[in-house]
Amino acid sequence: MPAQPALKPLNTDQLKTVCSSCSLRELCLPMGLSETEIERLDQLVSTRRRIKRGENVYRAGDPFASLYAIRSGFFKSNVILEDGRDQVTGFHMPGEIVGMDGISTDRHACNATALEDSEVCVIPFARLEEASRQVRSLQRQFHKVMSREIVRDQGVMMLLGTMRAEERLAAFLLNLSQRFVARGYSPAEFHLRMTREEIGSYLGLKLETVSRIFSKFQDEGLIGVQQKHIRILHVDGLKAMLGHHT
Amino acid sequence: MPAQPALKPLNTDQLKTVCSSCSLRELCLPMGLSETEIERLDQLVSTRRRIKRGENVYRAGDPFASLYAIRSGFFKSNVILEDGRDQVTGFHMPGEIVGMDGISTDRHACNATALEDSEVCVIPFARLEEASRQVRSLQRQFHKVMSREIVRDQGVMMLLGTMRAEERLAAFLLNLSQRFVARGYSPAEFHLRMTREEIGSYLGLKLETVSRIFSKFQDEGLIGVQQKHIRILHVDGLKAMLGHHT
DNA sequence: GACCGGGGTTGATCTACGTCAAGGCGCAAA
DNA sequence: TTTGCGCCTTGACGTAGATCAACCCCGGTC
Repeated sequence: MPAQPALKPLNTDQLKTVCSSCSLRELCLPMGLSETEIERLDQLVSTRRRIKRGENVYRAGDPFASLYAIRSGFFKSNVILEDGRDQVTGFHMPGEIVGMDGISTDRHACNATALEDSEVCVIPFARLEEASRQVRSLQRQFHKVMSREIVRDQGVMMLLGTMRAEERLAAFLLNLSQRFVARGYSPAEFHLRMTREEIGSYLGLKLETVSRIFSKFQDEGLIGVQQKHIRILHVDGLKAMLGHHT
Repeated sequence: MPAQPALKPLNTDQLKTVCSSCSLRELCLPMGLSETEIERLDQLVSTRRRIKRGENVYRAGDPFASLYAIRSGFFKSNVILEDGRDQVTGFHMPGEIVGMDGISTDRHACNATALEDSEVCVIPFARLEEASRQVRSLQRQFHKVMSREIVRDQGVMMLLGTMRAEERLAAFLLNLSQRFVARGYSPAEFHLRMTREEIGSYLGLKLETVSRIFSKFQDEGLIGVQQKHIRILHVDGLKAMLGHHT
């Protein structure tokens, strides 16, 4: 085997996963489950997939079979509109579950695209349903995860329906900050994985507007921006923007 | 009992309900279940509540205990913002299930307000979970109902994020029309239960804009409007508006 | 039958954000 | 090092929809 590389390429690897030893278990599906209950989860969440930047976990129209727990990396949910525009409907980070849009019609309704090289745990849905018929607390937890998605979406609807551009951006940054904190990262300093255009698409704004408002926030000393690197300098200032509809 | 009225007032009545004989069962939770499975549902969906116009099934902050299937009438989901404005996040008609926002935190995240005198079937959530641990197809159906809510919300997000005022209104009317059809009503002629302001709040527009666009559609022969009575005269014309982002 | 008030319409004007356009920065390939 | 290409920034200008304001319509009440 002289000409063989030491490791074969990993793009399609099926790696062994266990929830019970996962550092994200307090955020993810295992949240609130006992040790033995988590072991039941281990039985069904048996593989993970690596997704390269730009690739999709699933695409709109794909048959639905599994949910995916993000183990590492960063994703956007998006739909390609008839006119070719890419409409972003969400951003997702480790510990979050994607794919629930597929349950209702047995086909996915959107794409889940990696914004950086990432890894997801595959949760075969039929087996999750089976397990949650047996383990009450798992059933409960899964229902909470779905409900949280509903509440989150309604929050975005309100953002889009009522807020002005600056408020949207402020809310967006604060939301990201919170989610980073929950994952043990700095609340004040982080790296945006998405472009201005993707942020704009998600927030119902144009990329120029996003850029301008970042600059404005910077001029006002609220944040520091250089390219995709963000520092939040004055959280309360950002919070104060919300709800001030002029 | 001479001075007694023949019937006591019904506002707080607990009436017996059965899914198995309900005309909405093909739209509602029983969808796709067998006769015997629906009988299992009958055991838990035992009461219904009358809700007068303007009253709430639940309010934001209320402890969560049940879901509610709309049996008759019309509802909006809404949140009262700090500044007192009433932000509408959805409209609901018979056969739809409301209250799923409460699962994630055990408290409701919004109000469900009746837009006309209505009736809902109370579905105690603990018992629904119990039954769906026993009846596989009920579990599946319930998951589909939740997923449909997620997909629906994402559709609204896209509407708010990408469409212009006329497109939003056109999409709104077509959506109502479809939902009326599914319930056996005319797709072309219906009564709006909500005010222009509520429509605007839902669509991220001001009531004047809604009013103006209704008038415009009328001038163009797309619809007939008189107050809350709507006739759709030219469905294809409305459909053609979607996706034309000039 | 007169009154009243909530909802709806319509016009005139204002403005937040979109659009168009010209550069600039940073990274990767040549 | 140069070239090219995303991605971002910034300015000048245009416009969809908000705002402000007057008025109307209709259903309920006294």
